[in-house]
Amino acid sequence: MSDNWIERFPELAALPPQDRQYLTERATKVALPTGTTVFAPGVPAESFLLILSGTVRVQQVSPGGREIVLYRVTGGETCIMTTSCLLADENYAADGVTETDVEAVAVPKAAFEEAIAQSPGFRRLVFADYSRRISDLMHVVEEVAFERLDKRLAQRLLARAGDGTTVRVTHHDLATDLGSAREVVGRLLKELERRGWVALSRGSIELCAPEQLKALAEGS
Amino acid sequence: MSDNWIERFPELAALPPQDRQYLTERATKVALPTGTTVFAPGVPAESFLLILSGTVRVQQVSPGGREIVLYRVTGGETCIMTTSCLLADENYAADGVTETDVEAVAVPKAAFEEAIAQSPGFRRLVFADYSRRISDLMHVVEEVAFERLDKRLAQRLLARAGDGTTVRVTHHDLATDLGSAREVVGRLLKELERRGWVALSRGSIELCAPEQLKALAEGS
DNA sequence: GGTGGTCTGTGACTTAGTCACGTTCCCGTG
DNA sequence: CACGGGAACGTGACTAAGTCACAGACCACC
Repeated sequence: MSDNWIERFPELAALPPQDRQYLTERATKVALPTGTTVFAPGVPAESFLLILSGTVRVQQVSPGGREIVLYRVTGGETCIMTTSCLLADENYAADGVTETDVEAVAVPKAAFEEAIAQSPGFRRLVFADYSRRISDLMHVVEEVAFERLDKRLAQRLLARAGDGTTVRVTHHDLATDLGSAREVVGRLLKELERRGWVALSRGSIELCAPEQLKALAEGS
Repeated sequence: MSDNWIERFPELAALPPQDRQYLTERATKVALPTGTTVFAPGVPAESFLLILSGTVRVQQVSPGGREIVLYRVTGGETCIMTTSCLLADENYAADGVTETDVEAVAVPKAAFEEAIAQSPGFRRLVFADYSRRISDLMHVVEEVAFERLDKRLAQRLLARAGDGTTVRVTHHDLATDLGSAREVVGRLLKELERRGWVALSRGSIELCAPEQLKALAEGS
């Protein structure tokens, strides 16, 4: 397989040539269309996954049908859930779904363990991703337990807007981002619309007063 | 240092003699009295920590002063927070406090990195603990986001009681266990008392009807 | 021009968190 | 022994968030 993908991962690009070759010879590139389930509870992973482009949403689903996004994996990162399954035979109650078309590199279990054993750079990559996910999860706990929903909603709207000014998203999707319920998000959005800070239409939200939203998002 | 502590860690006990010796020569045993702060935000760790006995509570404190327990580290486990600081220079917004007197083994950073590089068993230990903490954190998210507080309270009461029937704990401590507020916990407890399932007194709670509590804790 | 599915709106209600107190109990010190 | 301060707990009034059971509204596709 071509080895240019390895440049996306600084820790791997810095490996000695024989380690790089070891990986590229055993890895296979995979293309996952939007909406693909990458992993799910009860389905043991059989490959280590490096994401090249696109994003994978990792979320938890409650018995009652409510959902919450735990974090997103994007280009240059690895998928801890599958990693843990490989390293510790741990089975998580979360599932991963591609939010966009995703290009990834799959490393078979045996090659993964060999790389872990042989390559300090590869280990650093894996440990760094573990740490990042723990950070992400702690942040989710903090938000869910302590922050007001209107503040978190403003944060999400701004994050999803990027540098643009309109967000294409449903109330339901925002609710799962926040771990809340659709009706609640709908009501909060309508309050924001009443204040003239957003304009609502089916499937998309226009940010009319980003500065006000920013103030709300950052306020104590 | 004496190396009998290593028996508490199956992955380490299984190491070849030279690896065991490498560790025991460089590790130092430390005794931490109840209430010691093991790590805190902004204080970089300089040693890898293996807990021999006792428990360390890892918790998050909100700006508004509310707290939530993320997980507890007990005998035979390692402290991921300090590990991450060593491996990834990550700084977390959590702090660790000993809940009991704690005996631990501290491995200096250099010896830790050497052990990671050399010993597959040591790596397994570290990875397994990472996975366990991710599991713990995901469980906290699930609970906080989706479960009713009375159910979670019943779970905590039963867990703290162990096989006994009285729990020595304040409403405030229960609230930080659950990431809730003291008044709320107090009200729920009084409702349980009204039903005759618990008896309340200052600083301790008597479980009068554990079966009922169990039903509440396990109910949908 | 129906028709089924997705998306959104609404009201009534319950649960949880906040705020500002007041009360009770314990324990050491004068 | 009184008493004073701190810790633990109680309370009421209020706000925020979640739940349930609907009812429209919009879209795409036959």
